[in-house]
Amino acid sequence: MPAKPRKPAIQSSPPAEAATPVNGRRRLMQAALRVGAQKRGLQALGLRELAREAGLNPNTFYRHFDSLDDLGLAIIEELGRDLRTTLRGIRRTVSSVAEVSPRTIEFVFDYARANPEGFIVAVRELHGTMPAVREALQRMIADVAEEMVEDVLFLDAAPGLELATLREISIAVVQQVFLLTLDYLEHPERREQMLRRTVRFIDMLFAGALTMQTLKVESLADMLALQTRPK
Amino acid sequence: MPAKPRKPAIQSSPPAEAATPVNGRRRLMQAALRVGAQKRGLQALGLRELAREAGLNPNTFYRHFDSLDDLGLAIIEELGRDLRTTLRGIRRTVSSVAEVSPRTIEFVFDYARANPEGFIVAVRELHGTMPAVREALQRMIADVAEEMVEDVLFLDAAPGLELATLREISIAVVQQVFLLTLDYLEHPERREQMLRRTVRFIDMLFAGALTMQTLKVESLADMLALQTRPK
DNA sequence: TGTACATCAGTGAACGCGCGTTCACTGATGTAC
DNA sequence: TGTACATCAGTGAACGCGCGTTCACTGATGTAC
Repeated sequence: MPAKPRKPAIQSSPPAEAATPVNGRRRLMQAALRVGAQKRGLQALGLRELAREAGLNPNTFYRHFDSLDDLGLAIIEELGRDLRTTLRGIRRTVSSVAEVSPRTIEFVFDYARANPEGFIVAVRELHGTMPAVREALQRMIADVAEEMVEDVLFLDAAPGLELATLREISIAVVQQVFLLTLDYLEHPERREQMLRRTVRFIDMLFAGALTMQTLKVESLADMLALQTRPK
Repeated sequence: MPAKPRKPAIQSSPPAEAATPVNGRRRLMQAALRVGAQKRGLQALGLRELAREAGLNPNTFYRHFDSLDDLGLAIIEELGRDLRTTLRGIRRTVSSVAEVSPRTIEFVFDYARANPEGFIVAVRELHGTMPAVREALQRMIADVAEEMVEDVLFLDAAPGLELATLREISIAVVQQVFLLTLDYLEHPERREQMLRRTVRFIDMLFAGALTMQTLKVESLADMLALQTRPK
């Protein structure tokens, strides 16, 4: 007898059992977020594990994604889109100079608290092994930083600071805050302290940039030299 | 006939074929570093893949490690030990205030260039999924930061700066530099620029901390208020 | 110096399992005429 | 308003493969007396 021609028997599927057809794509992405945040990280996910978690047949995956990399990228892109949309909605509610950096930080922290799984996964993937995902995240950070630049300019919160310097600082700040998010989520008892320290950290950066620019020095050593013998 | 009692036939092993018995443990760790840096990251390694890469029988793994987590931790601990040993050897070669932050940075960058695989893996794992590994890395960062604190104090590079503030800044700096290492390794053409920017970034932090302390202000807003109407 | 024994890093074969992927199929929804 | 057809998200069964792990074994090295 030759190889049997894999003709499956008649299938009597249950009559519309799962009342919610919601959209398998969504469910797969949510499952990936759940598993990715609590265990493995995006890159080490299993397709069958995901389907199990989402309550779907393993191969339904292929209806929506080409590969696990594809899914990973989709998740990060959605996260970036959501974050920027929310950010745009909140912006320009800052009204005073004193508020600008606390607000930027609080915004990111609050958003992280509202979407912890997304953030945990995103922070991990920033230094992860999927190049496309890393690029998407770096773009996201750059975008948020650019909005921070605009806010600072709008409020004249760092008067006279060179645009290039402002840009550099903003990227460093947004990235730092983004990474701190992980600790923030993991240690609720330290949240208040973290917020205070981070605000101070950012203020120091701006204060230093402004001071160095005002004194026309290029380094800390120059600045100190200037102070001990003020010419 | 009952289940056959798995008695393997006589094995005639080749006569001392692999001239180098070097130490399987080492070879496994090196293989893990290689694979972990170039592909998957520590946590997603396969035991068989590792053995293949190391040129060993799969189950030799169990002679040296209990689990893949165990191996991961061993790698990170070794890396930390090496880094600190090297650091201790180089320290106090800084002789002037102007050099202190460039030296700290250059040291880490150079070490990364000498041991790229270790660094790539370590940076990834700082936000990875293995708690014990993350803790080991955080300890390593804290230790390097503490040495930076001592250098700064020894050279009086930030005169009068409160110890607590100095500590905070040092940890932030070491962590930032540690993470930048990845970009540094990945983009050789940007190395010079990265070095300059990072030095400037650190100088700004110190300059800001000192300025705010001198002016006795707690925030950037207070500092700016002081300047526009200097009392 | 010899000899007996223990320890240790390594091996090859085999196990059962879960994985990614493909196939042929179903039933619901949209679309053309 | 009907009817025919195409598209699409989903299913169950099956494939072959690589994985982690265990077993019984080997040969070299160290150790006691």
